[in-house]
Amino acid sequence: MAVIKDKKADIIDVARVAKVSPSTVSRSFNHPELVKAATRKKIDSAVRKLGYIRNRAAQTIHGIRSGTIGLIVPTIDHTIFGELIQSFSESVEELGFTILLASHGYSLDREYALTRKMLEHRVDGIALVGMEHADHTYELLSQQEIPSILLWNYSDDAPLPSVGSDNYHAGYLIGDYIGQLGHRDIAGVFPPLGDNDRASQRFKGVIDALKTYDVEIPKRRQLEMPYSVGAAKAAVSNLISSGDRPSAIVCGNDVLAWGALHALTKYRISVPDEISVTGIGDFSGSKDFEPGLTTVRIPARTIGRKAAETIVNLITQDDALSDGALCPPELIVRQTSKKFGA
Amino acid sequence: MAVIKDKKADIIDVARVAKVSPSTVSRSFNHPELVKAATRKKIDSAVRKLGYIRNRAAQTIHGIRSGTIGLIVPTIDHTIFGELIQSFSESVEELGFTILLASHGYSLDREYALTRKMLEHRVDGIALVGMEHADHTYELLSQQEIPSILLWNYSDDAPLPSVGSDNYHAGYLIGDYIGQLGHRDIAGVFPPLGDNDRASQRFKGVIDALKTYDVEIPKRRQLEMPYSVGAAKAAVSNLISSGDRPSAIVCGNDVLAWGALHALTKYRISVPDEISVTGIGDFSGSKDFEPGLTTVRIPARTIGRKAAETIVNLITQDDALSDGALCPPELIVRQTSKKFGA
DNA sequence: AATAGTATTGCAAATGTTTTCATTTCCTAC
DNA sequence: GTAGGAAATGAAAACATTTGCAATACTATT
Repeated sequence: MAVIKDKKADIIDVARVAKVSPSTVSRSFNHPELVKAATRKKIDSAVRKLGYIRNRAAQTIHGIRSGTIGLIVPTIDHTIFGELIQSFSESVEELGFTILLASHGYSLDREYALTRKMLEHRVDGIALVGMEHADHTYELLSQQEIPSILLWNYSDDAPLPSVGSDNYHAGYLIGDYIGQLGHRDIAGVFPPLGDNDRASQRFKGVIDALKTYDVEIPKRRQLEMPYSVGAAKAAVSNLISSGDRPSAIVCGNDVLAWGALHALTKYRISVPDEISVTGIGDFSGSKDFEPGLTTVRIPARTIGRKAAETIVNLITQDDALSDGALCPPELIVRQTSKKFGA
Repeated sequence: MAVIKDKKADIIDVARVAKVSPSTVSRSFNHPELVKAATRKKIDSAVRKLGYIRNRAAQTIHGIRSGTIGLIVPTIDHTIFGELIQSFSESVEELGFTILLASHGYSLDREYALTRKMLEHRVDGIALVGMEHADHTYELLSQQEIPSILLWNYSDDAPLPSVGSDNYHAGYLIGDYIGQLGHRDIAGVFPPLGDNDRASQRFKGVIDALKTYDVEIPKRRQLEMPYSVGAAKAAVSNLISSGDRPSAIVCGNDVLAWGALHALTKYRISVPDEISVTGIGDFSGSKDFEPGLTTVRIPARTIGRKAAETIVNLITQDDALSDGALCPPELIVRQTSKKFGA
């Protein structure tokens, strides 16, 4: 057998081996119904023999879709986005696309640069997390007329179709619940509010809801800190050891709540008997925490799936004009919260 | 101003507006030192005016690198891979590449299909997680002569360069430590061992180490279960409520250990006074658990970074023949473990 | 056996770049 | 003022495909 097999096979090599023209080979891939079964057989076997792999780059310059969707996220390793990315990517794959992934570490400038890069790769669509993006970025997207969506938050007056929850609502749900339980001495543990719209909207929701019960969170009890179990644990430890004991601690997300819970365990403060604790997100693990965490479920998997469907629709049916989809948050009461004084 | 601006601009449009030839435009991008500053200026302004974005697909068919690296993982939303993916992606971006991401849900057949897909996209390199892959996949990779590496585990006799820890070693570290503490009644909580080589190697390490202390884990105490806090919590709850109380519980990873810890909290069993618990992984959060989890640190961030460097080297220096890199695991003793009987 | 009609196939142009080679332009030193 | 060389540019071929159109090969019908 001839062992000379150097450059990777292209469609012309396949054509030669199958004794047909390159056009026919191409057709047998893209419009198989147009080529005779026998011919297809010959081609298939040539393909196998040569180990030929189609070149999507070459297809793409014909205006054919690249089959990729750009997903740009703030960060990957937070529990919070893992589920979202996973379900988005799963659904997108099912629909025949592959994800081009990049993270910008909460920098809107990096996000813009990454968006450009995705565009260079001729992705068929782009998904961004949250509503807050550089004007630059929005302009770029609209100017290039590329299907794009906003992920995670929903708002009907967003510049792009959005799929997600209403974070203000999520915060409001918790605030209202805590207010209703009769708590008046409350501490808030939130990620840096300036950094991202999700957190600040949640916080605002909490504040507004509590206001209806005439309750405020004093400034000294508004703890802003990096997103991590350790940071939250430290902050709550500080609070407690300073002798300031609220009756409830409202956290901006479940990870922070876990930190708070660990801090209270350390100080042997009973939850929920002495202090109630709540999170937002309902990350995997929160249900099985001991005690189970009261939180607001943000349906990450649903969001990921719906978002995938939405953007693929936008891509494949160029008439489709989507408004996005609202995936409502839901209060989940477990064991870390109880009526004040009860 | 002329508002007729229909099809997206290409390099020829730019050339026309800048009143130079397309070749010059191309050069001004790829070899700027070859074109006069003044000309570059004209071109830049034409680019801006037209909102031109380079087309990497068109470059790629010239044998130029696509600037993408395929990353194929079992799943994204496990804490375990989040950190890895994040640091790999960060490093890869820094080096000028973008990640094409796909997950196969622990199916080696899907993994093969995804590998093919990546190849169609003409990624410059491919990274797979773990050592266990379909023969198909290995053949494909070697036949296509594409730079590829194995991520997460290290082994010097792997079919491809690998970057990661030695999971057997990690398990051994824990087994030896527990043996040394004098524990003899031990339960093991591991993910399904058939599914992935990481878990089974860790388990083997534990067993072998314990053997040197003449300790065995009886079959009924070898708990195999899905990777989740909930499953581990349930399994350990079962164990405890059945009246069977080991003096130590060795878990295959930190997530399972968290579950075990929650179960013990539920039963008000004191850790480490009554039962010691260990994990493997040292995920973010384990340090700040209350009490802090004794575990073996698998340096995910280091692995991600080194892996990125390794594959980029393989891609950019076609002479480079890498062996990969060993990132040794490290025993981290915290508060969930103590000497038996002490 | 000829004809119309349809199913297959091939040819060649087109896609958006890069690159080699040739040509033109610009300096500088004589 | 010009020759020699370097610097800058352009023309055209190449890359791996797809596709519109034309040509050919079948099939069924008469």
